[in-house]
Amino acid sequence: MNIHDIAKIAGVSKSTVSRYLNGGSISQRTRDKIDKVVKETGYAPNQFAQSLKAKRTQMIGVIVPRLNSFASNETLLGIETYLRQQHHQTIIVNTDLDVTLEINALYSLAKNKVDGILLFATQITDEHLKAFDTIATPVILVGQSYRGLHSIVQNDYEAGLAIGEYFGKTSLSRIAYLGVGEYDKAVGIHRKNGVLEGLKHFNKVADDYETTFKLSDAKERAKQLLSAYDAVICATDNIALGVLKAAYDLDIKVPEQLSISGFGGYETTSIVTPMITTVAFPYQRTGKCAAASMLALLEGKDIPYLQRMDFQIIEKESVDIY
Amino acid sequence: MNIHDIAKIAGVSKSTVSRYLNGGSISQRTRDKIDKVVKETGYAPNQFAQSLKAKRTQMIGVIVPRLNSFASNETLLGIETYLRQQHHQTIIVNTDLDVTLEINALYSLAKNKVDGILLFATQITDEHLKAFDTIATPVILVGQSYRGLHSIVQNDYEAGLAIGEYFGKTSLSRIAYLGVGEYDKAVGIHRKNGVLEGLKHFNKVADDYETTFKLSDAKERAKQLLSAYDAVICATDNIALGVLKAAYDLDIKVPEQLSISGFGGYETTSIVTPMITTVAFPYQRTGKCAAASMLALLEGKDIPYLQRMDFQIIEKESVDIY
DNA sequence: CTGTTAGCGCCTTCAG
DNA sequence: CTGAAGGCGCTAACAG
Repeated sequence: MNIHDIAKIAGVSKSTVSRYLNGGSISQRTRDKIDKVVKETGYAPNQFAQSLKAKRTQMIGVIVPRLNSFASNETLLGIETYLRQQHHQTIIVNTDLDVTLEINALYSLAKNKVDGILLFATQITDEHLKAFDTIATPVILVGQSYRGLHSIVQNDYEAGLAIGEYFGKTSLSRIAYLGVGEYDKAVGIHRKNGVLEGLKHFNKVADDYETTFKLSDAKERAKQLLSAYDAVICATDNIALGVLKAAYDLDIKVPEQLSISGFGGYETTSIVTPMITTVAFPYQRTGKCAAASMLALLEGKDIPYLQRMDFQIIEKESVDIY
Repeated sequence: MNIHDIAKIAGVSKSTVSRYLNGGSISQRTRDKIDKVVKETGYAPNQFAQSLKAKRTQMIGVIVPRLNSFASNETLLGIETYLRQQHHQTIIVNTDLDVTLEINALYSLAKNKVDGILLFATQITDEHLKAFDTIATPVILVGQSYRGLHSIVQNDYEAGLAIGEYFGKTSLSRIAYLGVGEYDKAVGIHRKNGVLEGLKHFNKVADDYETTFKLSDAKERAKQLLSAYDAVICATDNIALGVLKAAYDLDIKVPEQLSISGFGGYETTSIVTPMITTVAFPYQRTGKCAAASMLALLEGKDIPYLQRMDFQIIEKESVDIY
């Protein structure tokens, strides 16, 4: 069942049907005729034939480093929801934190002629830049920023600052910061700098330790140093949960003997008892914003190169996000 | 840069290049020539032009009811990983638990000419059956089974049985089962029946209550009935977490005064303290199995109509999944 | 407002 | 083994 068949049945020409499909000017009578035939046959135009001409596929590619992280999934939810409403398809590619796969995904999505690519970046290498250059597909970075590329990021520095000041105001003085490597600019640098600066406003300092994004790594790292502190500020909620488990294993009471905080606003931090203070990032809205920015870009509109989302401190015991 | 350009540069005809691309018989010399040009230009054939003829798109559609559930995400991870390895793209459509959107998604993916559809079903209505019939695209059900349709499910009944017997063996006697509606056959019926049967083997019974999949609903429901029981078997881990929070609010000690169990093997249940006994379903493997079954189906291979995954009981405090 | 006519980029007979 | 020619389903001028 193709445009030709419909045209024949309706007694008009292919191009008239095409116009019908694409909102060209058509008399009410022929419109009704075609309408009827389309309804009866359940005809739907072949997307590939359409794409072949139109060069627009209504597909947006999304490259995510992992598919089992709260942040990714929530952001993805925001993206998919918005795109679906705007009649676009979401193609996802998971890279399992493998940079090579990430580069491949860029080329492969471009070859699939997606209209645009949303890249949940961790770091931007020369290979990335080369890929952006080679493929003619517009790319928007999510979660990291890079000069000259469209980026949507969490307000890591300000969020860090807020948490830093939050702890600054308390009477706690032996403070550790448990962060991640600086290869991740957003989390490893901006977030940390914010925290340290915030503490500084209250004439406090934190000892600076490093771990990975994995809960188990954080837990092991924490075990070595927990006894020396009465507060641990963690770079992510996941790390904070690792610290919490470590405290539990070492029989250190939270929050009586140790205060813990994270970043992210993961569901879990509100479930664990005691609750952990955290900064909630608006991941779903971030996703929506990214998707909307992409569609705007594709329509030739100007969008700012850097967009920062807002955030919110969730103090322990003060809210239940359900 | 299209097949014509390549042909011109290589000094051969379009059809020769086409054969080169599709493994037709070609002399070594011309193959080398074309090879060189393709490498130099970075030419990649237009997928849409290909699909227009070939009718195979190397794309698999996945319809999920939610994008913020551990089970969905893990299964999705399994699917995406496998498909990527097999050089297929994953298109996801989230339906937000809306049946109408689910039906739409079926038609829309078919129109997008995906090679196959993996449907995370909750219920199968007449509209579903009609859609399956109308679209010529193969569909595999994930998580629910339906007579005459290819399905991959968790072994809900046996898992329920195992948990039932697990509690049967204990000295606990005042037992509640907190489940979901029977519209969900897998969880609402099979899982429950298993539990009740397992308890029966030890001459025990459970009072049967109903809630939704939402943690907050479960929490509220639990508050009303917790005081009367010393064990609550929950249909999902999410529900179990709701019950745990309710117990916390009511100052009921877990596990001293109340035992709680769930189904799913969510990360969270191993983080909360005390840990909750749960049945771990192999979601990632389920996803991989679903994807592999689909590709097998598309190659014309025979696959069983019903495939059941295995499961594993995780007793509280006995493991740390990290 | 409508029909005719070229392609879009690729694949696939069919000759040579 | 290779080239020419037609067509996949649709869109976009260009005439009427």
